[in-house]
Amino acid sequence: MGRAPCCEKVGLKKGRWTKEEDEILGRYIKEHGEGSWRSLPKNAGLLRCGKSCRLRWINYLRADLKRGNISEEEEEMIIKLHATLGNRWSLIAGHLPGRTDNEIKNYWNSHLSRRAADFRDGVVVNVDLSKLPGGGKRRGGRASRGIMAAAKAGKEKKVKEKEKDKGKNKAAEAEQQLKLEEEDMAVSTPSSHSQPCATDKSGEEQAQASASGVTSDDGPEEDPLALSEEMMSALLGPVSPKLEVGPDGSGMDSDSGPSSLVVDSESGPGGPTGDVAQELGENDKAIMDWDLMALDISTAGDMWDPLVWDYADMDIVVPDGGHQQQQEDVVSDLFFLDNM
DNA sequence: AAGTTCCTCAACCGCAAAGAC
DNA sequence: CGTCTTTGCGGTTGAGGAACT
Repeated sequence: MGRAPCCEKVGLKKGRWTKEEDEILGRYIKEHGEGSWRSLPKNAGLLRCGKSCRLRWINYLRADLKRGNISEEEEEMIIKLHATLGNRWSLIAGHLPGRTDNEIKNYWNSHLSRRAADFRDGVVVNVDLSKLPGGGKRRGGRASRGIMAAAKAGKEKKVKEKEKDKGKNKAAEAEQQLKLEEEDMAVSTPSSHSQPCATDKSGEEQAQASASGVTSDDGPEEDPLALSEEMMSALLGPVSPKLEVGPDGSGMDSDSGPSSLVVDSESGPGGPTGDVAQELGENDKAIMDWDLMALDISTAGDMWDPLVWDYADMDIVVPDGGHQQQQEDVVSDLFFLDNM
């Protein structure tokens, strides 16, 4: 039978939008709101595909769009987010107010991808995104509307219950789900950190699957958006503690050269942003936000390659009044993981 | 000044998830 | 529960302009 085209293409205009078309579209959406893209062009009197209208609105006409060049801060943010999320432009765009996924994607392809080689180097915090909340989704597809709404209203738990009701979760999966609810991020440790997990699998597909959090196992899928928000909140929190750690894990000797923490998918959830933060407790999470400045973007040539944190460049902020114990706990946890 | 190459970015395309029926 | 429709996503294309020869 085949799939019906998104719109009747005969007689529809393609190519650049004219000012008049922009005005018509803008006026219509102002009156009727977004949505119903399929019927919109007909109702608005536009000879355009609904998809085209949607794209034009999202990428160009929306009022909250930021115009002008990408700032250095934004660029830095894109690099870091890309290192974490891969080519999930919509997620990246979600953390750059006023920027669209298309804009960021274009900017990356034209400006940053070529510089990606410059990011090479360094060792090695290898985070398996399949264990990160929100990492468990393949490319494409849209986020659940229900989840989007729930995320807005802070109703993630309800959504998960709904998923349970659908019978999606087997007992073990439900257990894992529960665990995930308790953890902001899940990072696991490999038996050896000389083998980055993301490259353990061979082939582009697998690398991509790994980077996007899709594993070969049919594990439960997490909500990509809401959980990624959690994840990125953890990564991009307001406070930026820095870890200062020696290579042998024995202390805080920043002069001892770079060290590494390698984490992969082979073992279960847990890790610096999950377990450690949890260990520290809610209040202490404030000082456990990862310093993305210390996230070494030298994640090798492939965007799907594992993340690298050079935590020799990080140091833990110990607030006045002393959180020495917390500092030590963090480092201790990091190296526990590192040496598992 | 003309021709060619390179770069940028708006727009298109196909796929897949989610929801509706 | 299966099928169809709608929507969102990421990859890709190509027009237009800038830079270079």
